[in-house]
Amino acid sequence: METILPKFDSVFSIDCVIFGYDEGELKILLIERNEEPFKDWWALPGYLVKQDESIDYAAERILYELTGLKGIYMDQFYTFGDAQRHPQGRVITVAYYAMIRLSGNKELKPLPVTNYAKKAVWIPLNDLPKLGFDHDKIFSKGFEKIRNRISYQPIAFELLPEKFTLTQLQHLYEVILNKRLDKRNFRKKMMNYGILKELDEKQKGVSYRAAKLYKFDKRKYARLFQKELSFSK
Amino acid sequence: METILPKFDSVFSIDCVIFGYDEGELKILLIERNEEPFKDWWALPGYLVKQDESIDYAAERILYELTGLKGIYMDQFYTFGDAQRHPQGRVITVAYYAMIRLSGNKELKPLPVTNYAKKAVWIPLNDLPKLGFDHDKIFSKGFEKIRNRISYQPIAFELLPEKFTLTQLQHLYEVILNKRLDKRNFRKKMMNYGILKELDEKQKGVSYRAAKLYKFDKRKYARLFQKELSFSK
DNA sequence: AGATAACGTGTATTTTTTACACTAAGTAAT
DNA sequence: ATTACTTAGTGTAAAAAATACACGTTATCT
Repeated sequence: METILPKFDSVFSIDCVIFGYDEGELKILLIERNEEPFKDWWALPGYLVKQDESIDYAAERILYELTGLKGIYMDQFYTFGDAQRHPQGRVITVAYYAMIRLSGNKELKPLPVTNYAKKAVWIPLNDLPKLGFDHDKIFSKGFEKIRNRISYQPIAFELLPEKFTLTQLQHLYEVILNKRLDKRNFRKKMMNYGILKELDEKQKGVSYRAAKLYKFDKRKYARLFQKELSFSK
Repeated sequence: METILPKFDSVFSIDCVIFGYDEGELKILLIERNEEPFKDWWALPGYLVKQDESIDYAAERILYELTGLKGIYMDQFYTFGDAQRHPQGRVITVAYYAMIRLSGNKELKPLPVTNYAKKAVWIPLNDLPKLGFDHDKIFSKGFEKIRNRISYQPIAFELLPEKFTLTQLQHLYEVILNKRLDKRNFRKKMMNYGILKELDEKQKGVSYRAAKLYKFDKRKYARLFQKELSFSK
């Protein structure tokens, strides 16, 4: 070996944009920082990558350490590398996102495992506070990506309980796409994909006519996974 | 400031997947390396990011230094961060891509400005050699992204001469999408977008009936830029 | 004059998307 | 029991987009 890598004071970090869907409401997982810079600020869960771990692995570890959430499958979506984005030095951050279902899942009570974060909390998108670093920008880009993705991959199903009504499914799409969809057209389209199994069961505990419950058909779902699902209205 | 960033021996790099379209043929810009590791191997143009430059800026600089190409607008598409991807240490690389037009453009004769590369060459996709590092993987991902993108953004126009025939335009789509398209349907669709200006001029120097030339209408083009263009067959 | 090679064009069919409104079923209150 | 309320569930017609498909035309070359 002739040349050797130069030693720069550069570090990589990971930031995670984790969307949670909670009975009709879209939330995001934030931490309250316990370290400078931006101590006491809200921020995306994120931390530095270690020397010897892949970034995919680091993403999982970091999310776990800051929020206690384990085994969340995340996708990388963009890398932020402005020279000045971190006040203490050069930090390039690779951003990941995921969407998960919150309702009825007690394991998703977030709790930091390190003391880099004081706490981790699900915050409704409407109440989004100002975030430290360039995390506002990272969040926006992540949201844009997820909105895009829901149109061609049926990620929506991961966000609903195992049994759900068509109206619940539609609301989820509406929240993410941020527009109203036509009920009849939505149902027609969904039923056409053939990935829904109608159950012999109805919604419980509602104070109006109960709707039929559906599951999705995992086999057919997988087959469709690469195909586009699109909604224009 | 309480905490200070740890000093890791970590470096960032940029790798560029530059597609060139040359009269019906798709090529990629490679360098022959003049440095260890992978000295004398073919590789994507790529190098280390400096301490104080944004990654977007670094991408431009690095492409210039290794190939002499200037002012190429590139998009970031993925970051590769396996711990072992560089034999000499931890290097995370951010990959960028661009597509450019080669024909009749003498400025695009690539020539390295540094001596990290022995030479830079446009290589037809069909003759792609084995590349150093994980560049085969980076190339594949870049190609996948560009194929995807041509379906919803009219990047194609940047790859043709100012005046072009509809058949040339169609061939370009066919090369990138790697499938045949129907001539009449293709034309109908393209004309429908209303971004083509028919010229009062014909192709020259062909040994068969000359086709009409078109320009594209930049105003309308820009307006359409966000909208989807899709081709199924 | 004839061969050749790509140009240029239209229609019918199918599929997909969109717009749109009322009755049915169950719950809650009286 | 009646009534009021709320969401469930359903179909059709029209428009737009996608697809399949074939042949006469025009220029060049020999």
